[in-house]
Amino acid sequence: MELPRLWVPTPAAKFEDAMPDTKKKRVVRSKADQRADSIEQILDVAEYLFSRNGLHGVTLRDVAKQVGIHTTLVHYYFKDKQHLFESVFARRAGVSSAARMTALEKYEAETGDSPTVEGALRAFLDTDLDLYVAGGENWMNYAAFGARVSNTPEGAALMDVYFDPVVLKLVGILKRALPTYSDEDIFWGYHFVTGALMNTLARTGRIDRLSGGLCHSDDFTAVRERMARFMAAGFLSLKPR
Amino acid sequence: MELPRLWVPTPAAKFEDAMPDTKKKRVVRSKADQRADSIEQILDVAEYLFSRNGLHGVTLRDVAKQVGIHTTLVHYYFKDKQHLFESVFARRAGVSSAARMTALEKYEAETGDSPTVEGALRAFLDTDLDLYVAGGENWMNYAAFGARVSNTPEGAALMDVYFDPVVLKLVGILKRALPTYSDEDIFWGYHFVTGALMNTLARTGRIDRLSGGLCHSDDFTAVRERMARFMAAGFLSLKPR
DNA sequence: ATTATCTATAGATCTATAGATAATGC
DNA sequence: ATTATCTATAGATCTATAGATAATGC
Repeated sequence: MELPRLWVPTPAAKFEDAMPDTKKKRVVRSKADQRADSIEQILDVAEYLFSRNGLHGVTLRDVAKQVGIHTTLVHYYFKDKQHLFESVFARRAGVSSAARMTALEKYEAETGDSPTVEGALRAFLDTDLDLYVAGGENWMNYAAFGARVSNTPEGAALMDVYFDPVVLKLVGILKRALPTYSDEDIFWGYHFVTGALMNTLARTGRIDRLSGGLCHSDDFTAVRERMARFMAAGFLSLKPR
Repeated sequence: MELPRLWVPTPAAKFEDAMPDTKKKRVVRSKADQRADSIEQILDVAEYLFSRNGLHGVTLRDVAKQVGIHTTLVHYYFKDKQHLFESVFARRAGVSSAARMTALEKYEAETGDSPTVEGALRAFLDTDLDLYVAGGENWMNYAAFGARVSNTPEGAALMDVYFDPVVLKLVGILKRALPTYSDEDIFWGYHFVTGALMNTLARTGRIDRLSGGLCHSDDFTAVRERMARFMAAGFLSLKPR
């Protein structure tokens, strides 16, 4: 079976939650560069802090202090806290959504009427996991941020906006792979898949402690090796009796 | 196959996120009763509010106001916010953990050397899901609270304390059911299972909207019908090659 | 002239404690 | 006498805005 692969995974890096490095630049160039620098550093730091403490657990002063700018500058660029939060979400959610949509469309074009559950799940899951592996610390911070957000009522509403199209694309392919299934079975199966994915992205370190150090929250490669296969078998087990 | 069933599920109730009713009592009886009443109402309201807004998104004033008491009374009974938060977690986490431990031990006693993956997962998952179905609104609020907590770094540490023993018991049985498997495969499989469970307990309403109303976040019975089977098949698919 | 950044500050909360009050307990 | 509850309040933040300053842009 030909499996789609958008991203070639780089050698497994070692990721820990890490505060973005803000000491580097601050070298003044053009205004446009200054603007872009400030915005990016604010987003990076906010992403990290929100991922660990949630919307209400972060103050704009925390963000500004870590970036090394004054609080009011955060307002200048992002209006208020809620807008900053949504900007953090939007920045990478769009990339993740688009990458997976492309992978699913490619898979669809290649397999036509006879997709497999595992193939569709690989296009959906592996493509996303590869993004984090290739993206380094900042993307790993976004992963934890997004996972945390997804388990909240307001967060789930944000997910709707950014991820409904790609999820419904996946669901469409799964329906073709499982033509005898009810829509409910497909949706509940997806519900299990996304839960497992979010638990992976959250990287709480729990599996590390639970397994006595055998498994590592950061080891998305280990997850990638097992997840699509595991979930595909789960879907097949729901076969209507 | 005989599957363990600790709790007889009551007819599927319709659950929505609901603020605990605090208008009822406040009828004074003994001091001990007054104390118990206040503590319980504070915990119920805090559970609901924390589940929707997180630790930092709730003020003690919010809690006190909803209960209809003065803020200082929350301090009187719970010292500070952190202690209140942990008390909310502890109250039902202990019940959930004990119920599942009992179910797993019973299953172990019945099946001895030849447990099945699905049987073990039913003792672990269905027992928990039944608690929420039988427990009504307050338990449903705890479900969302716990799921939200589980995706945070501090929350995951709380999970360690309350749930490590029962999870390790499950893992032990799974190892006997899958003697050729590596420990890593078992732990990663559990990682997927708990992610799917947490996504269920979170009840964000996302699956409702995504499915166009076909599925309901509150419908733990629908999840119960599919989850153990789905996850068992997933485990079996990881068979060492 | 424009815009990135900072100073100063209003106004609103929030947490937590000390001490007073009003009930029940014996 | 004990304890459940409230009043008053200190002290610390936090958000957000108005207006000043200091750079780049043309």
